[in-house]
Amino acid sequence: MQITRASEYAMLGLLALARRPMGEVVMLDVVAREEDIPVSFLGKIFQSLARGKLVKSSRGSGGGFMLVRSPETITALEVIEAVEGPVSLTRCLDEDTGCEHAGGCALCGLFAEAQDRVKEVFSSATVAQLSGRHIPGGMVRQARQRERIVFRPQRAAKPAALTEKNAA
Amino acid sequence: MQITRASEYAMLGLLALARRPMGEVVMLDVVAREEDIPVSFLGKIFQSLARGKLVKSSRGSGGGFMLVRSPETITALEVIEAVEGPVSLTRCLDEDTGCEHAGGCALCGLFAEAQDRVKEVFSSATVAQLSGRHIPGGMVRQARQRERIVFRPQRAAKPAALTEKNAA
DNA sequence: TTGAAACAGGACTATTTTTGTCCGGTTGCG
DNA sequence: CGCAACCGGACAAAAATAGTCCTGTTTCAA
Ligand code: SF4
Ligand code: SF4
Repeated sequence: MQITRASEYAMLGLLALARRPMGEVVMLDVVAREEDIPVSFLGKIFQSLARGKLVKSSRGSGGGFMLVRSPETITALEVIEAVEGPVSLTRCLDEDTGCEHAGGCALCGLFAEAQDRVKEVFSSATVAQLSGRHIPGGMVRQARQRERIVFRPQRAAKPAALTEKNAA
Repeated sequence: MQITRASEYAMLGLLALARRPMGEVVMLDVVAREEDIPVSFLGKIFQSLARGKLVKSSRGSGGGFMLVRSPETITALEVIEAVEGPVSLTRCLDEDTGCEHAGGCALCGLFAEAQDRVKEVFSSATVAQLSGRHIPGGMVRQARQRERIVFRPQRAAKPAALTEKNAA
């Protein structure tokens, strides 16, 4: 599992689409400026999203990108996998590249468990949910001192100990 | 959060120490051969572990490394953090490098949640636990066809859907 | 029909991170 | 003393990330 900027930009880009009327076509350029992302990089990323059927592109003047599915049905995990391909937290289970220890290694099981957990988190968050909580990049620069937006997948019941260092 | 090979090697190295009588001193060389890790790289890694007080080094002939604490008390998270420094799944909250969106970005909360989950997993696994399930590298090559060792932090009650692709 | 507007896609480059290697120094033992 | 081991920093190779750029191709509309 990588979670590189490409994934991040992809999510931000989709949020930009999601906060307009469904079906509206937006140019790359506009999204890029709105979320402060290098436009040519975003171009690449949206190509992946288009291949992943999350977004539809149209060319020519008046062209751009629009959401294909409603934002409620698009999970963060789908977005990430569309951009990064099949994810893996470690090299343990990558089909072919698989380590020769594989069957006998305890770590491999531990890593798989961790990966499953993050997949859980990402697959339980939708673009629509996130869109509701998001303030687009351009505006944020004037609104720094609000507290951090927290995300709780389903009705928050958690150790909290781990999160508190963030609040500090 | 990185989970690079350095972390992996660190864990494997500690497992090598953990499966001997407590307090035994083992040379780098031996550990490296046993788990099939480049010896000079492992040297670097064990330096970090020593700085993190997980392991004690002694020099001179007859020197080597020994566990300082009992393997039951060492969590995977501690090992990873000793090797990689303070971990972060994304660039969102890295003290100084923090993004200017920060306070207004929904993704940041989502990422933090995911990171907390993997910390949970890694902090609930001890070296001792893993040691019990592990077959050192050298032996594995002859024992490939046993099924994968699974790790369940506490008494397994999980979706399982995500894990099944691994079994396939 | 022509031209400009927009994305498609591949090749390319720059930067950063990971994954090591090397070697002189230091410490401890006999 | 002299060897055996780790220490620690500088260095180097390789891989991954983060982009850029340029040549299409499609579409719209004058
Ligand atoms: S954790 Fe174990 S199985 Fe996974 S790549 Fe490392 S040695 Fe192989
Ligand atoms: S996810 Fe949001 S807060 Fe985090 S680095 Fe990206 S833009 Fe900044």
